[in-house]
Amino acid sequence: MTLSSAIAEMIVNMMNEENEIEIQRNILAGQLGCAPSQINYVLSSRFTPEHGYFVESRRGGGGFIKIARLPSEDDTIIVKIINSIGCKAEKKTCESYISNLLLQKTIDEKTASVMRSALSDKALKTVPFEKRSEVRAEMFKQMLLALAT
Amino acid sequence: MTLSSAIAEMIVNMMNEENEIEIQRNILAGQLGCAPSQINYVLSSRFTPEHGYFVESRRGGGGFIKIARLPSEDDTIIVKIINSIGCKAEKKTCESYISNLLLQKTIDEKTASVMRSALSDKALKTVPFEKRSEVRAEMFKQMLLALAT
DNA sequence: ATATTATAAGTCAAAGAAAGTCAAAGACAA
DNA sequence: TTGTCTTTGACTTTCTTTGACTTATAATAT
Repeated sequence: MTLSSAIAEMIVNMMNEENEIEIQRNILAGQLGCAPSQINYVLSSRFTPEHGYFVESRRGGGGFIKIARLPSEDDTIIVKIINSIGCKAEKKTCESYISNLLLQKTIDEKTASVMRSALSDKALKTVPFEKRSEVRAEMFKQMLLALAT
Repeated sequence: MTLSSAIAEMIVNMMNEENEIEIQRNILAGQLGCAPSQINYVLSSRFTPEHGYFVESRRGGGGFIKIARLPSEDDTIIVKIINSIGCKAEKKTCESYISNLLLQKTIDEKTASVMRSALSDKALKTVPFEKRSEVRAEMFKQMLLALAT
């Protein structure tokens, strides 16, 4: 359990009922005894739009960081993801989308884990490293398409 | 008794009751006084899908290696299928396994269609034709593992 | 109004932590 | 001798953590 995942968990808990919270970076960092920039790291690695979150902030006196869960646009979300995937997709990107779909309950755990496995480096081990993200993109789109229909 | 088989035995013992454990590569290697990469060797030679194991890992701070044993030994139909897949698998072969699993209700329609999509020629269009059955074999095994876990 | 100061967040690069890869060397059986 | 299995270590990649420095905003003083 790393600091980062603890922070992420804490944030998710704070958003338990609300789907929008406001935090103060320095205060949170103080409570956790970590560097303030750690908060930025967590936000940029785990609360991206791909993960289904929207982050806003303001500096200076009375500054804050606002974290909002993006509303689930139910049916069309899969189509939107498909459209946003180009001809390449990194594993991390796919993973973000998948966790978002899980969050929105558009897919279930089992489907998520089948998709993750198909996209994993193990599955693609016979594909040259530089080619994998192309293969992932196509595979991911096809799997999503299957879910959309 | 080689180092490798001692390590393998140790891991199996650790999984005595649990059927999923998490280890730290460097720590285990330290306890055994061997090179960390030795652990990888053991895992890749004795804890393969064919042996009924599913291995996942993460690098970096807080990294780990997770080893999961598939339930009920090699009786499960899934392990049997994994074993019967070599290093290549034609689309037709995969398809017949999938429809079998569907028949037995080991998987549902949705899962089947996600798997079919991942294995389809569309998904693999960027992979040279001669290479596709290798990729399919690995992917199929990994997806099956995910289902069994 | 404007300038100054205090407050708070952002950026980025470097260091640290942990696992992965691969080729070369060793051991050993056929 | 040859081929397979094992062992190692150097190098790579990925993820995390920190701190020094920068930028933006609000509050206050002039």
